[in-house]
Amino acid sequence: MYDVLYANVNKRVPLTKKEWAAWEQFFVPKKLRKRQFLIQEGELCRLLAFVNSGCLRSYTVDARGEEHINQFAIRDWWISDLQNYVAGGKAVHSIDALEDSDILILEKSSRDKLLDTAPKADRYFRLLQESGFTATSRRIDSLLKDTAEERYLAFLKTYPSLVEQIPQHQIASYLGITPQSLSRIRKELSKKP
Amino acid sequence: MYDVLYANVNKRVPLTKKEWAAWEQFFVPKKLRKRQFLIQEGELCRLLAFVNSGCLRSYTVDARGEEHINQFAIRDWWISDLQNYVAGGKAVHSIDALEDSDILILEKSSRDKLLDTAPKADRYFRLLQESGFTATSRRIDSLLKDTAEERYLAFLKTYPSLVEQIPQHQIASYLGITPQSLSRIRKELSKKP
DNA sequence: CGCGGGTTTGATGATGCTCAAGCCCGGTGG
DNA sequence: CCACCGGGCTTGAGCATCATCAAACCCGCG
Repeated sequence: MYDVLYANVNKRVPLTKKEWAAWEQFFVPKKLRKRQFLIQEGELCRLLAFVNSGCLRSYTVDARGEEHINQFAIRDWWISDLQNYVAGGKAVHSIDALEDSDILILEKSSRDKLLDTAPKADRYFRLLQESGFTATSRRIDSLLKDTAEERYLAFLKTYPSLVEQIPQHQIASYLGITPQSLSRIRKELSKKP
Repeated sequence: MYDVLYANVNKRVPLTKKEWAAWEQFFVPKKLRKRQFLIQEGELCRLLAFVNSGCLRSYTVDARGEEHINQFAIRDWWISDLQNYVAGGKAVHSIDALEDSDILILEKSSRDKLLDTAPKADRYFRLLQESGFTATSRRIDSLLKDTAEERYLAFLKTYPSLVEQIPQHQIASYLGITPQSLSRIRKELSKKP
C-alpha cells in the first residue's frame, strides 16, 4: 500500500524505517472510480494526492465549456491544485480519475504537522516542487516553440505508457489542440515514416 | 544591498538577525550591463540569481533562431535555469539582462552548504518553488485556453510595471506570438474601449 | 440491434505567421 | 544642426495552421 510512496520519498530523502513510520500515519488510502472527482472547481482544495495505480487528471474549463488538461498523474506521481492548496481560495482546477485508481491522500493539516515534526519533510517537498517546477517550465518552452506535431511526438516520448492508457482526445486537450487536429496529425505521421 | 532579499526570505521564514548573518555570506553581489549574459545555453548553470534592480529574462532559441521567453525576473524575483541547476547537464535556457541590473548570486555549492547548515533553508526554498510552480502552472492554463488577446490583457494585469520597462517584442515572445501580431492586437484594443 | 463514446473525414473559416515595406525616433557623426 | 543609421513598431497582402461545424464511421456493450 505504501511501498511506492516510501520508495519515492526514500529516493529523495533517505529515511530509516522508524522515521518512515512517523510519515506513514499521515497518508490516507482512497479508491477512486473512473470519472469520479477528487476535487471540483470552486471547492477548497485541502489535499495532495499520490497515485498508487490508475490515472488522474487536473483540468480547467473555459467559458465555452471546453476542458484543458493541466496535468496527468499516474503511478508514482503527485497531483493537486497546488496553487490553491498553498494559497487558500477556491480551486481553479478540477481533478478526476480517468480510470479506477488507488491513491494516498495527504490533507493539508496533516502535511503541516508532518512538516513541523519530521525534519526531512521540508527537503522532500522542496525536491518534489523543484521537479514539478522544471517539468512545467519545459512544457511552457514546448508550447511556445513547438508545433502541435512536435508536441505530440514529445508527448509520445515522455509518456509512452499514458498513450495506451487514455483516450486520444484527452491527449489532444493536454497538447492544446482539438481531437480532430490530433487525428489529422496522426494520419500525417502514419504516412511519413 | 541585502535588504530586498532579507525581506523576501523573512516573509517566508522569519529569521533572527543572527540567523540571517549566516545566510548573507553565501550571496555574492554582481552587476550586469544591459544585454550581458548571466548564462548561455549549453553552459553548466550552477547558480541562482536574485534581482535587486533591473530586469533579466530566460529564453530558449528554436531551430530557426527565434527566441522564446520562458521567464522575466524583476526586483524581488529569482531566476535560474532551474532544470539544469537541479539536475546537472547543459543549460537549455540563456539568461541575460534587458537593462542594467543589480543581482545577488547564490552558487549551487553555496546553496548546498546553506541547506545543510541553516535549518530553515529547506523550508524557504520549498515555499519559493511552490510559488514558482503555481505560477508556471497558471501560465500553462493560460496558453491552453486563452486567445493571444486574452493573454496580453492578463499580462498587463499581472506585470503592469514590466510593460513600461521592456520593449514590446519581448512581451510578444513571452506570450508566444510575433511582434506583428501583438502590434495588431494592441491596435484592436485601442479601438474598442 | 441500436445506442453512445470515441475517432475520422471533409468543407470552410478564423487566427496568427511570413515576407516585405514603411514609419518613428533617438543617437551618432559629419 | 542636420543627415543618416538602426532598432523597434506598424501596416499590408498572402498564406499556413488549426478550429469549427457537420457528418460518417467504428466498435464495444446493454
